[in-house]
Amino acid sequence: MQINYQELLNPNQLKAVQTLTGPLLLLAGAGSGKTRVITYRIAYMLNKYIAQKSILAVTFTNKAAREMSKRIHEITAKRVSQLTMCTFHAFGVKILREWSKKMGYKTDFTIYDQTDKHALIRELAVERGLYSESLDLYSLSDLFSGIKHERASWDEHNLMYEQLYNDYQQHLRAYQAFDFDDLIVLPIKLFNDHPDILDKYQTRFRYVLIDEFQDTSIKQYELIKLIARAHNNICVVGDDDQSIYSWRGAHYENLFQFEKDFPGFTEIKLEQNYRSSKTILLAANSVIANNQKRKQKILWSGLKPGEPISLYQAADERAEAEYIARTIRSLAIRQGITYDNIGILVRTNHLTRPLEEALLNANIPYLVSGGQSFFNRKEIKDIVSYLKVIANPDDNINLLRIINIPRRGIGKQAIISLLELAEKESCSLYSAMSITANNKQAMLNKKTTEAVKEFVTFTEHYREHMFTKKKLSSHLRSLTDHIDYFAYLMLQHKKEAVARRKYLNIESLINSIGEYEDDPDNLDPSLFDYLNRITLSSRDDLKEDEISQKVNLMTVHAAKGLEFEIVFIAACEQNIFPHSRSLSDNGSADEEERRLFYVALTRAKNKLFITYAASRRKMGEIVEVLASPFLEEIPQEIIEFAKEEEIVDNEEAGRYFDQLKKRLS
DNA sequence: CGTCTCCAGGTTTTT
DNA sequence: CCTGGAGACG
Repeated sequence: MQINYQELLNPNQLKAVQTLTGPLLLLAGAGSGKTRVITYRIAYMLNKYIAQKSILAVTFTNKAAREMSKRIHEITAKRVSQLTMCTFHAFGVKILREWSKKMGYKTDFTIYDQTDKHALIRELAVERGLYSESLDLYSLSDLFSGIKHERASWDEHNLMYEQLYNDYQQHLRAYQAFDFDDLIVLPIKLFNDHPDILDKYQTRFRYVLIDEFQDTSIKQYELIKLIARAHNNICVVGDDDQSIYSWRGAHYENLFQFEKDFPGFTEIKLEQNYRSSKTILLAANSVIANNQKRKQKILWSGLKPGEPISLYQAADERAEAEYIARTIRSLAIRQGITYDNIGILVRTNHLTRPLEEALLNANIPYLVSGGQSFFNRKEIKDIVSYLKVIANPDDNINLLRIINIPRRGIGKQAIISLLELAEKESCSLYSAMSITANNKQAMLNKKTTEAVKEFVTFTEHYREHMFTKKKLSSHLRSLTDHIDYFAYLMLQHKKEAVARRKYLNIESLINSIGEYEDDPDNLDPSLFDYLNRITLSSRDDLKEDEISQKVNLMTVHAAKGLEFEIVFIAACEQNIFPHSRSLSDNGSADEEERRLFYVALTRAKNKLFITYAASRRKMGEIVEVLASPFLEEIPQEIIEFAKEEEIVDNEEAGRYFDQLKKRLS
């Protein structure tokens, strides 16, 4: 397909697209057409007959990767299945799946997410007698990450946890499990220990690109640098003003490090914003100007001034949500805005709740995206744990999770005895169960032994079937029936409706595995691959390409890289934006929160609504709240206090829908 | 020894 | 609100 690049891109964008060799630093402000440049750059490569196989593009989220592949496909009309476009973690998994044996692991490893990690640390802490009320699993987990990433070290404050860390590492290994940090750090170790393997990757990936470079960690950058240093064809794309993941090890100073690592690099700045109205951009620029540590750049918009920013204070979170729902309804009816052009952004996940309720009541279809909430739901975690145990019986943590869920008569004492046996035989818990099941000798009482036996038989049955790679979804369905998970849910929840809702979640999990194995693009679907994939993915990766007119509801973090005609930023309040928990950490947190607010503002194309409440329910209690201090950083003259819009009555709504029907018929 | 019930306390953001 | 843990009960 012929592409007229000159026509589609401005001079700087064009230069970025056509600079294929050598190191390239692309500073792309919000809305400056970054995604456009990346996709056209890769399209341009393909037109130049650069093999897909030799291109590696690392993105920050699965969603971004998917969207970019899709767009490249649209532009070039080529299949892009040979292109490596994925997140750092997914790339790490690809490497480890191929080479983990070299490091003494099986190919079929398990990935531990945050919950698994916490469970393991807790387990070990209990064993060491370190477990108490005051033990903060979150900070401990952070510490362990920091140690692995070499951004923390042992000192007098944390030395007492060094043994625990060693335990943690040792147990991960025994369970054939990797945590998220391992997925980055172990490939680096692999490359350092085996230059011949590194060489393969260097030879293969002759063109590498890192998107959202400001949010990469030192180690992530190191991993890609190892591959790129053979040819120096490395392009990094970023914007220091949008660095919002430092709590996860993101190190925007990588931008400065890049300049040192690759002297003679080309730098291109994209400063023209094509997304937002002048007003919105003015607000964003005014806010971000309060940050001290940033690269100078001037983002400008050639678009029209647009409407002022609308500010609304509601009595409480319910009133706020209802105001938003009402406003959306009237925007749709009076201005013909379709729902998918509207985004509602919040600082934290739980703030979506009242909004969901209001949208539901107003009959406005919506889509909550981002957040790990789906895979973190207890019922999903339980079923996924079954799958993980079937895939890898060495995985004690997931086995412990489901060993007696639903209740099957293997209680606390039985588990202790089994763990003791495992210790004695130095084998996994599952092996200990096998031994117990097969031995006549009575270690546990008859009833319990019987239960263990049944569990082992059950697991073996599914192990056999789910390894054939066929009909994973129907096996999963029969598994949930077999354990009668629904009955368990009914038992756990007084209200049948709750149990039903939870069971529906399981249904969508089963559907997702079905879609996964039926997708022809998944060349080699397997249980492991599926499990690795979902551990690394968030909820919205489940429902792919849901092309529908729905309002988008999400956290600001999840909104990064997206844009909407109309954006609502809800709950713009003190202690929420900036978040009280982030401020206690360290001094520069305030700047990161401001960047986050900046990201929120710059998602909007035409109109921005900012809302906050006077009081809000917090853990059951009603608390008075104040507006976010960031609001004062927006110039007064572009703010208008929202007057309550005339409510769209049923008559008007009826007229609107009648017209719509006429147009359609 | 296992299960059920009740109660306190807790979640910033995500791979 | 929802989860997990402690304590009572069978």
